[in-house]
Amino acid sequence: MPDFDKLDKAIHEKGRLSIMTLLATRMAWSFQDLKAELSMSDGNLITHLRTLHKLGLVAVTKEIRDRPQTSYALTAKGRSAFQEYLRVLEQIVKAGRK
Amino acid sequence: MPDFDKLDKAIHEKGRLSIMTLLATRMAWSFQDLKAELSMSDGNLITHLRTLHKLGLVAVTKEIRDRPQTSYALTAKGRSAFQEYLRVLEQIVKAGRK
DNA sequence: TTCCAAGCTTTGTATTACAAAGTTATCTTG
DNA sequence: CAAGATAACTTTGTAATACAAAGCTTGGAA
Repeated sequence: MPDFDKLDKAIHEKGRLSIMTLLATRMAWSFQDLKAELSMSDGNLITHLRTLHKLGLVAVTKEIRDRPQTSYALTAKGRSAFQEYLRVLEQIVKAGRK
Repeated sequence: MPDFDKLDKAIHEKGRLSIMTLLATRMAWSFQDLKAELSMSDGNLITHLRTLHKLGLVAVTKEIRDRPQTSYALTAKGRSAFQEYLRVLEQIVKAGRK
């Protein structure tokens, strides 16, 4: 049976799960790109990002190029936590396809 | 990108996700077996089961053999909803493993 | 200086997971 | 038959939290 206890609650929530997935596919995403891709409100998006940041899963880079721009990327910890999470998803898929 | 909108909220919650996964592996589960396997409180477990039942994803069978015993199983609708859900999980795993 | 957009905070609402304790009904044991 | 005991619920209460909407702040462009 899948190891449901290892389903990291911080990652499992739909909003943050989509953020984490996006961040896993590219080096870095700007706030605006995330917002456009996920069509979330500013407040909701930044709250999720802050949650992930506080847990050490996401790194924040503020730079000023043209307009000010904040970028988000997975940390090493975030990357491995997400891989761990994906391992549970795989177990679930395997079990559920039987 | 994965189709996050199709992540059925009723199924995605951790408690119900584990229930659905168990139900997918066997024809039927008794209340007691679910409870033992998932170590949930009576109240919590039955609430989740009722939620799934109200949505038409889970069928309930009450029978009296020895002790009274209630059994739970996926409906056809539940089975296909779950497979649909798993399809999204697969997309996520695929995207996240890149 | 005035405007605008990016990023962030605040406020409010509504949902909901979960535990714990109480209830009912059926079956077993003295 | 009375007295547990156990299954399956229901009720109650609490704490967490997702999300939207609107306001604030700062830096660059016109």
